[in-house]
Amino acid sequence: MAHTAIAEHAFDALGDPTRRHVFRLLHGGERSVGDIAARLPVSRPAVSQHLRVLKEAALVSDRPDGVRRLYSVRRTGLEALRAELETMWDEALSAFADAADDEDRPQGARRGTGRSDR
Amino acid sequence: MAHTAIAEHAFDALGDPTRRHVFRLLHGGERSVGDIAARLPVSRPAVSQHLRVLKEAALVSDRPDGVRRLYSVRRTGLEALRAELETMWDEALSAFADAADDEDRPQGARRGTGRSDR
DNA sequence: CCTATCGGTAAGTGGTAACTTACGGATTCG
DNA sequence: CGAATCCGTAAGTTACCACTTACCGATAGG
Repeated sequence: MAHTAIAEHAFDALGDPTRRHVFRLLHGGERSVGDIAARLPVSRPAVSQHLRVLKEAALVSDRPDGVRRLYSVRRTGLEALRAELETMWDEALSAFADAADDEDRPQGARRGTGRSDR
Repeated sequence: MAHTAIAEHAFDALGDPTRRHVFRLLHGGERSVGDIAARLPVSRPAVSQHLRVLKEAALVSDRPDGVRRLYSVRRTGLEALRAELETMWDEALSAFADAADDEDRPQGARRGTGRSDR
């Protein structure tokens, strides 16, 4: 129900390159804000702001550790994203079937052979 | 090699809500630009611009059909996205293992029970 | 306590990207 | 060969967002 809403937020959140960078840094385990900022070409407050967005998208969670604050990857957002992508994939597949495929098939189209994938 | 680059573009492209809307409309099969625009609260040129971005991200392809132009979902971008997400997932899993999990576990943390997922 | 470290928030700025209208090229049909 | 339909591009405006610096609260340690 609220799944798609989470996925929407996740897509929005990962729409920014810097935010993806921050997110990937957390894949190795939990890190402090300063630690993350030290590995990025942006200031620490910027990282804080990015982390907030990621947190609202249920992509990360945080816990206090003394004077610091440790962030780590959260399952929820990733799962929502994967589910949404799965749906896209399935729907697209049936569409492909209807359209007699095409993709990676040099020949096959009757009407308009002017493919342009760029 | 260039896979991750495609995924980057795909994430950027799907970072916009309107673009996601356009993309999802194509899941049912190929559609013309005007057809898509008619189902969205934006102008037709706007849709054209969005389609261009999606095309550059290898998420859609197009072919001429008389005076119209039919767009459809393309496999490449979706696959790159799924692969990237899979990697994220795997990396995150091992991180979870190291951190003795947490998520969805009300108890378990010794140091700092002040969880804040929001 | 006083000080230092760490991080979130406020306030302000610049760049950009999402949108609009206007125009022009291409294709189809009478 | 007009006339109509469909679409892409150009040009311009506006809103937003990513980033900065400055400030403040919270925690830990001497």
